[in-house]
Amino acid sequence: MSLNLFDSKTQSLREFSPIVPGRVGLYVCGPTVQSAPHVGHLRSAVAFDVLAGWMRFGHGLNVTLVRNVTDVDDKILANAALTGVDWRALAVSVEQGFNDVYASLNALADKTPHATDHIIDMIALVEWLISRGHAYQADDGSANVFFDSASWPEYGELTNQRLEHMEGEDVASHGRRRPTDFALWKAAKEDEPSSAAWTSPWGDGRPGWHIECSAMTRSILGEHFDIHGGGLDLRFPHHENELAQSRAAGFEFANYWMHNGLVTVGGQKMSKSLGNGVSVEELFAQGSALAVRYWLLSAHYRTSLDYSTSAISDAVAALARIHNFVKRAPTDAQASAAALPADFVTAMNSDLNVPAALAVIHEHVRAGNSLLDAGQSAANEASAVLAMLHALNLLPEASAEVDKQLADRVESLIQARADARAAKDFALADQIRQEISALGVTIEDTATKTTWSLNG
RNA sequence: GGUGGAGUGGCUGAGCGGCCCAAAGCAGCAGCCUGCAAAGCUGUAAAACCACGGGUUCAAAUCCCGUCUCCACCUCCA
Repeated sequence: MSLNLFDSKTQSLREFSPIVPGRVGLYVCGPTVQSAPHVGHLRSAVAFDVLAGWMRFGHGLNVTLVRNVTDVDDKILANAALTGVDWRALAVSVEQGFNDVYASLNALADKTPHATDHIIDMIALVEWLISRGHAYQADDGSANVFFDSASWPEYGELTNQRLEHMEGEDVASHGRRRPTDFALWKAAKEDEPSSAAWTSPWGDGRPGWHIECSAMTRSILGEHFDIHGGGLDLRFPHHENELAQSRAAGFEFANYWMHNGLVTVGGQKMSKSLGNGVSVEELFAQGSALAVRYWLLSAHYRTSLDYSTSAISDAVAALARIHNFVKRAPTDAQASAAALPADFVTAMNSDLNVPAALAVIHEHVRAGNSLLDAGQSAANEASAVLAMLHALNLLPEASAEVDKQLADRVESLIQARADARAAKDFALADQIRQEISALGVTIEDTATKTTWSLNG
């Protein structure tokens, strides 16, 4: 069954067909490593991880997921200067923070190219654009180089806009000819460290943001690749500009464009400039990384997702229900695509309708629980649920190592409580229950035995 | 001004012409289990008049027209 994806360039649902059969090149715009990640970054990462994962597991495609790292930019330099650290050190440490979070969410990319490793590619691309008549060095004699938006008649094709309706920059700024012309190369500034400037034919400086992605997609995926993704807020100007300069350079560029919806707080976009970002620490304090992933998947990737503490706790409860079933109905089966229910496959192939796919999981969980309650085998349901969780990268983690001493202590307390209960000394049993609780452990009584687990 | 998106039960959120008197989850309620709880499991109510007003159709939450409200992008942003 074919995979249909919403292409945001043509604004239509299109059947996905890779350029090279069996292989997919997927490029997603990653973070500018200027400060710690917020929830919006997570959503984008998870959305495209689901896409890549589904292409692999559901369709057997060999996917290369590329997520770039913008590791030199105005804000990185500014933030570094503010705290008195070397901008490169800041970039490295922030990036590490991103990687830790991506890893905990099961949303790592296959390749993570860094802008600073591709400066030569960018310079070459800018030279090429100048030679083709699509770019020019600034009229004010600086090292700035701009893309000539008027030289490319298709400019605006991605977002369906016309040049004359765009607001653009101030006309006269930095030697550009038109407000809509954008920087390909930015002249080094007096107050910036020399380490942030590279030699170029136009003078020392650094690349503009947009050219980075054009150069890196070309370097890693080639001039014609399958899918370009990113957050909805990057459509314009970033992706529009990438598309224009790449096409003007003669590349075919991306076959499909995909944009994930934004995360909002109280209906308003979460963003750095509004300062309403929810930090990862704040988020992870409310639920496990997997629960956060579940929450991020609870709305379709193209719609906006509103953050609230109750939304997270809903996700915690919903995921726990699924995981409880997995615990309750253990199966030796390996997650296999063959075990995926047809409804699940249909949902995923319909532009990654993950909310509907999650509903299928819950239906099977309920059916499986009913079978178990009736004393029957739920092996089929269990293997289906396992496969679906695998498809969404939501499988429960192997339980963490528990301190031996603590384990012994808890076990002996549970035994003592069992003895007390057997002797009908419920006052003592309740007291022991409180002791166990004080150790940060939750116990659960079932018909035959008492199980326990660490809180949180 | 330009370009897009959204408005579905208490909340979240699918559905986008008939399978919808609308999936799924959360919350609520009831039952099972329990010494009592918690946790777990099962079941389930409510007028969901599908933003509002028209229209097309044998058939509309779904298509068309109009209106209202909200959001995003056009400056850095996932």
